[in-house]
Amino acid sequence: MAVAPANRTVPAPSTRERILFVAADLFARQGFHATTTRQIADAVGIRQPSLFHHFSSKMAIAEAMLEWDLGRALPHVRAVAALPAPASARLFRYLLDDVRHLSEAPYNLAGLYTEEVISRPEFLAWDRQRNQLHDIVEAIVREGVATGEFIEVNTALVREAIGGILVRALTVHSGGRGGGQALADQVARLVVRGLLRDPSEIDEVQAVALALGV
Amino acid sequence: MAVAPANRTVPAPSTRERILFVAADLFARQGFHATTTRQIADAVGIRQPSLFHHFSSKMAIAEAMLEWDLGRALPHVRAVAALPAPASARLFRYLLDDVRHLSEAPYNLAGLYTEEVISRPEFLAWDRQRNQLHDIVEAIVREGVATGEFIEVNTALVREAIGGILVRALTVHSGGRGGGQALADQVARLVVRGLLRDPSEIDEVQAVALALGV
DNA sequence: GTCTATACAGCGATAGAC
DNA sequence: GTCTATCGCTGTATAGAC
Repeated sequence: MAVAPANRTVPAPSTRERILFVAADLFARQGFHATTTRQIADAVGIRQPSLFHHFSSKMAIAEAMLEWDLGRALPHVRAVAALPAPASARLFRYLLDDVRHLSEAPYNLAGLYTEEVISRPEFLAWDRQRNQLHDIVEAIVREGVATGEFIEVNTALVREAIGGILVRALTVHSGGRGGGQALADQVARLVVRGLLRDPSEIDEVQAVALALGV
Repeated sequence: MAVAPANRTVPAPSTRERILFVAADLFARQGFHATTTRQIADAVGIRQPSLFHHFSSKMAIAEAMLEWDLGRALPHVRAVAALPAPASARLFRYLLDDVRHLSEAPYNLAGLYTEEVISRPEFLAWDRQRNQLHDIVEAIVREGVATGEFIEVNTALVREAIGGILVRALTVHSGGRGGGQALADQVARLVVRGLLRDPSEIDEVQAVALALGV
């Protein structure tokens, strides 16, 4: 925004960004391990060794994506969780922002948040960050159960269910080709309404969530 | 039951069954592609080439699991979907039976129902079967929306959400070490209650679902 | 049915010219 | 910054003895 170029076309993405874009797509469709550096290079239009001028290893490509996502999502969810608002509104707002952030991202990150990737020792640091995020979400759910906003549920199950829904929704609806806001609304309403003791309050919860200043 | 052995200990599992058991566990924890035939053989206690006496390839191991699951689940969901009962009860019953079937299975199948595996060309036949199953589930949801039992929802999103919840729930809660029935109850109640226009009917829906003769 | 030995393809990554 | 050439390793799978 500050020093944007005068012409209205976006600048051509750098090779580094094109690598991230096509690699994310391949990771999401084939998985990290089944995707080869040759496939990535072919999709970019360069030779396989040229990749290593931009990234020191295949894992470094994945790490750049994880950093882009978690570096933003984790501080954000911490801020949302700490707001003085009902648990239902905070959960709604988290879901709304996270789905929108992911679905409008330049990269499709669905391929990295799977056991086969995140559970590997090399990714331990990222797994910990993701777990922290899920801990915070589960804590919001637990608070909602304690206050009576939510029904009595197995919060560990809800935590996993939310993770599963996000990954599946993103796998199908990837890569920021519009509709991210609508998807985010639908996911947040479906999940929070399912937890509410009185589901008729969902519209009010949504209004409160949208009014939260984060 | 019919011709059970007299002694009360179960017969020692064959090497073939032990391969399926440990391979499923590794697939679920590491993913299919990240799991090597050497790891499977080590866990079984045999040498890597000995695997190929029991299965002609690594993929054949995965196929045996998929056949075990889909060969049973697909006919079952067809039968449930065709019952003369409300959509809510049929969806409840499907979820109940599927989660219980999966969570009490000798193998943890969560590692195979991911894009990275099921979307590969070699698994096309299985992907089609899984899609048929999801088509049937989505049709039940659509019927529930049409009759007014369920709220207006994006049925494609619900279809993916259900798939995501099942995979995550199974990844964590694997391998039939008890609690399968409780998990199945919780998943079915959570999902169906979230869809019901009047969630206070959930207990009645559950009762009807349990009474269905399949 | 399991073993040792090994074939052979494909992988990530490096070296060094341009 | 991209290329050609190639290395070293790991992966699945086969051959054939026991």
